[in-house]
Amino acid sequence: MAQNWHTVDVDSNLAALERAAGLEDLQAVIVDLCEEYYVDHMVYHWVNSQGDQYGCGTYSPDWVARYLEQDYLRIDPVILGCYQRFHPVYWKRLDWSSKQARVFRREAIEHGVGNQGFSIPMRGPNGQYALFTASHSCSDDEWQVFKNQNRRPLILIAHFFKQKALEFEPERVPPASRTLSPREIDAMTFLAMGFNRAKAADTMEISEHTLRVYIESARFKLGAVNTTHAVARAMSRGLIVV
Amino acid sequence: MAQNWHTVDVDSNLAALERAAGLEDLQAVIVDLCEEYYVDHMVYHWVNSQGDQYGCGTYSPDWVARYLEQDYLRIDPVILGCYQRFHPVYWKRLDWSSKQARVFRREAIEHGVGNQGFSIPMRGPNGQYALFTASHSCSDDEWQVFKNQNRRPLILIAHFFKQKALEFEPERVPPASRTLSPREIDAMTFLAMGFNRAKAADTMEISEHTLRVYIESARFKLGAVNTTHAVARAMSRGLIVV
DNA sequence: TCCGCCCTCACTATTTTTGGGGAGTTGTTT
DNA sequence: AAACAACTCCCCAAAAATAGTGAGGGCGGA
Repeated sequence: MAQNWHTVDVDSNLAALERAAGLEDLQAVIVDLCEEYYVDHMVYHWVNSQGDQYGCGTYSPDWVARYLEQDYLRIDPVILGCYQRFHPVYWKRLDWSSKQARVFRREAIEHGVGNQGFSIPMRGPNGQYALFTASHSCSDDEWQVFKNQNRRPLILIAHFFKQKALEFEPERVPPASRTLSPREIDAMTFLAMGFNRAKAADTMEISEHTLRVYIESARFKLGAVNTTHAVARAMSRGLIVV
Repeated sequence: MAQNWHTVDVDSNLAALERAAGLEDLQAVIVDLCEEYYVDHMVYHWVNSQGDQYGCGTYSPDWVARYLEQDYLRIDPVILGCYQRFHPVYWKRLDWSSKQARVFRREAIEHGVGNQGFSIPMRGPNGQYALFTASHSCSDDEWQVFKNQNRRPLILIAHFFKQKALEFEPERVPPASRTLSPREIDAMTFLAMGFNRAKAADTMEISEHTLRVYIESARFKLGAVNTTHAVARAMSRGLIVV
């Protein structure tokens, strides 16, 4: 029997999101969204490159526990597939061919995750990575209809969700950044581009000695112990764009 | 006199975007959007980790030429400010205090860019970075009204624009974007933290020789010419977080 | 089964970077 | 006027990174 997908007022969804004042509220919003959009599950899943993760959604606690315990982050085709993508992804299109992936999929379905899914990848400045996912149990055709009907609102919801969720996520160290001088920025930039000092000095049309002064003063300002460290700090503070 | 902001049907905007079949179409769409939303300019600006950039929008050719020629990418407070942010940004909130920034701002305004702006940062899997900007010349209060009225649709448009624009952007050599192995990631991370090879090897409890193998293979995978370059690339691709 | 990737360890010689010094000019800010 | 920051140049010795090789075991996919 064909699924009767709802058409929903996105603005009211977004308003609900904006009202959220804590993680519990987000959880409530996501439960409501599931009902409104008539899907089995929605999940917001945030991962940083250290492998720390945080989630919020309607998957069963069993599945979440199993996922964490088994470190499925490393094999989940949704995570891996979205990691290199810009676009929202229908699970059908992902690579489920590996043995690991097939095992994972079977287990996920057993835990009620659903055989169909739609995940929107989002990214932050320092490699942070979040997914907003809707999943459901239905036929390909039905899911196709869902897709056509709800893709746009879901993308919008996903991005508002990300922004809201950020307010509640563990705060990053605020960059207590003293600025670098223009020449120091140039120097750091060229080094980050892989130039050695000779080439960077040549490019900047100064002597290598002078370049070294910039590198050292930048290193000092950034509290870095060597060039690589200085470049890394300059990058993570957004002082240079490479 | 108070600005009379339009209220626009986002779906028709998105439909126009989806119909776009080339860069010229995107340009046409962006011109239409300006008219519909009653703002002076809209711009889509894309930057990759090499510093290559690509833009599409309504700024005057003079300003674009000047921007490129002067390499304003490196000092534009909008670029720098958005680079570390998750959220859309009102230009007023950025740091315009440096002399460079003030000069830049004055020049931008002279070129008709406008004194108010709203930029939505977006990111791709490998450190790609795009901005969708609306700018205008008006009072703070008027811009505040614009913001409240059009923030949501603009965010949605921005993300659809990004996706559409990707189809037409000069396809960058996906630099063998293979991922690093866990040990390689560890190695890159410790180096980015300022450890020298001896200390990093010690921390990883392997010999320095082995560590060197990781560094070299990471460097190779990342297409980097030296350690600093490799760390910079690993960071800008979000492979490591420091 | 074989191939490729990951992990581990080793040697030698050369090039590059770093850590100490010091010195002079131009600006802006106080 | 004096202080400060930025920009430019120089020397030397020690430490670190790189380039070119090499080897063997394990694990998973084609």
